[in-house]
Amino acid sequence: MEVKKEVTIYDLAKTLNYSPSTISRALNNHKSISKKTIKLVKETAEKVGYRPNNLAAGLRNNKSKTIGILVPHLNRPFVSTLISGIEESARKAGYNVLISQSYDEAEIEIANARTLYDSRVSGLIVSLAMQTELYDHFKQFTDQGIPIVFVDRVPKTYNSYKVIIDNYTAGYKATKHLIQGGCKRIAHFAGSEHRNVYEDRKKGYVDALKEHNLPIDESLIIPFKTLSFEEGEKATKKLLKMEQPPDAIFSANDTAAVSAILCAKKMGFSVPEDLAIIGFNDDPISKIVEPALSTISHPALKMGKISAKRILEHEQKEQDDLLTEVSVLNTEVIARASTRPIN
Amino acid sequence: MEVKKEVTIYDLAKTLNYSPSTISRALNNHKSISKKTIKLVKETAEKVGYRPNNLAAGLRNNKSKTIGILVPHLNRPFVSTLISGIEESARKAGYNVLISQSYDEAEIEIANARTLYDSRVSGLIVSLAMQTELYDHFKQFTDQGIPIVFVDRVPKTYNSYKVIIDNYTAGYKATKHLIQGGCKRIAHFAGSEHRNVYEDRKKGYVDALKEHNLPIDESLIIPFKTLSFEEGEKATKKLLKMEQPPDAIFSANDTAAVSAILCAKKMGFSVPEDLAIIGFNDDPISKIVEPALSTISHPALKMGKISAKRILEHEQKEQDDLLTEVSVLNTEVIARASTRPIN
DNA sequence: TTAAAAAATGCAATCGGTTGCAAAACTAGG
DNA sequence: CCTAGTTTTGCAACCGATTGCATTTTTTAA
Repeated sequence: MEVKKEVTIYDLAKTLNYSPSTISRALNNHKSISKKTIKLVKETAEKVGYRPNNLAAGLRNNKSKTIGILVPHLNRPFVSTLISGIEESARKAGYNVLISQSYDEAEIEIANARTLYDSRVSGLIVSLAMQTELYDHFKQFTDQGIPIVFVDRVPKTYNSYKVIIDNYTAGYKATKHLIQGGCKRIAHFAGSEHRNVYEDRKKGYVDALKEHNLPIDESLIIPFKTLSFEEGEKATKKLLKMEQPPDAIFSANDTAAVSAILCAKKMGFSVPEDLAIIGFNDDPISKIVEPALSTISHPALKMGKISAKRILEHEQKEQDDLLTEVSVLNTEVIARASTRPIN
Repeated sequence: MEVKKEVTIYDLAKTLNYSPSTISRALNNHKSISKKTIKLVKETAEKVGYRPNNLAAGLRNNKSKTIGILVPHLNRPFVSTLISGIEESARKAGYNVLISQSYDEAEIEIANARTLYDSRVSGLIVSLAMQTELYDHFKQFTDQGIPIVFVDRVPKTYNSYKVIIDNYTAGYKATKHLIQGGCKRIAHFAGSEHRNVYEDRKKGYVDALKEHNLPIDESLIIPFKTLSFEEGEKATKKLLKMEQPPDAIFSANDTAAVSAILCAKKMGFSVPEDLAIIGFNDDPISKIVEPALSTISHPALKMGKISAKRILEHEQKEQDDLLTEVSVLNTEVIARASTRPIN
């Protein structure tokens, strides 16, 4: 298969009788090139099918106009929407997007961070794996002045950009919503305490109970590993078989919450009368399940766009200010049929 | 912010008193380098924190160990799972994955194809935008011997790899499943005829009806633009208000099918007794809706893995055989509660 | 008309690996 | 100890774009 020779700026230079430097500058709208020349060069480039070689430019500049993404799983509603937001903003700015998933394993996260680094990404957007506790694998980026944006699942200590929601308040609001519906024995499906998101949601839950003088019953706080459907079913079964079952559940995600709805119904409990349930994320399934799941909004698209913006802006900035910069987005309770109306 | 100087093979060469060529070869396990040297070089590289520069290597080789992906929307269950499969296979082979979404617009698809080309991807995996009819923007890849894998939504004519399901048979099976449940007046939610997937599903539907001596009623075949929830509701309403409403719907996707279930229930029809419904894709919502949606399996993860494999294998091959090579995966009816049991 | 200022363009080095070919180092056999 | 053969390593060009600095061309003003 004969491969067509690619057109380079050298070819353009030859045909137009200019030097490669002029061609390069013309293509980049350099101010020292006359508009006439720029026009000529661009038209010719178009005509002969010239395509820039990002690898060459990237090598020279030591950065690739590429944003690297590192997330636990690509095929989850929140994550894929987040990425969609990143992609949209990045592309508008002429940036490409490299993705990788850690499958919630710290080891894979580390390996992927290396690979992304090897591609000399201009910036990195990370949502941490469930159990990641060491952050050494991000140091190589920081050392090179490559900006990192942690999004949603962020480290407590690492010095960088962060884009999050106020999980504490969200957990508080969710719990309060249940209390206002008259619930008194509220269980919680809790995620890994390693991750801020779950830790904070739980804190909000606890504080809401306290504030309304409800007892904290440790047996109602169920630690989850992955907040999966199966785990949710198991937990619900266990809870509803208690002597004194809860009258509500605040689940740290929608998947487990939906499984709770289905499981409760199967066991003859009615939702929300016997058991009110509120989830977290506003996944598509939350609108479909019956009764529709009350939940907490999670502005995935917006978080993606902001994350990308942080990276893109960073390029302009003086490098001296790589301090922690946290963006906290608002969330709210989306009241549907799985919780009782507020008194 | 002082940026640490990066370690290159030249630095390694100096410290080890070897030439850069030897270092390069050692790092790539070239056979003409002694095992002793390889070991030494690799250990030293590790110790001093050497990281390869993919841009440099890519420039020299004119390919970047990167797979480009071009899909309509990232945040759809089928697509994000497809990408997850691609990512997994690619990463195992040391490849990176660049993503872009066309938002189902031919124009954006064209622009993104250019950008991906500029990054000198080693291969391209594409699921076409809804209305794409010209394929010129893929020619630049073919001209350079860069393999393209069309997946799911593929062009009819373009010469390249394709990974699809047998949409015709799937449509046929879905319809037959309804017929076997005793349905006689079966409507169809049809997607854009520009895309093979929808065209073929419809053909399967038509042929199944014919084969069972059921009339083809054009008023029961509803053309959809995007197969969205809203479109589904509207279509369902219209159908159920007919003098002689259908007793079943075969929807070309799950989203519209689920909306049909909800809408029918709201209108007082019972599913599947009055109206049986079958969807397509096996999205997460199909298991959650009540009654659970019967549907057609769609092996997204597998399709992703196969697509990636095609690209990776292509590298080995002699370049002469860039012929069409189609992989057709099996799908099956997943019978749930929204269709009647087979007689 | 001419010198000075401004605008436009070119030279050549550089980014960090890769690779064909030549050369050096080593091994084995006589 | 010498030579042919084998193994290991080095030289130097190359991939394509970018950019500081020098140089040429054009414009402006005296």
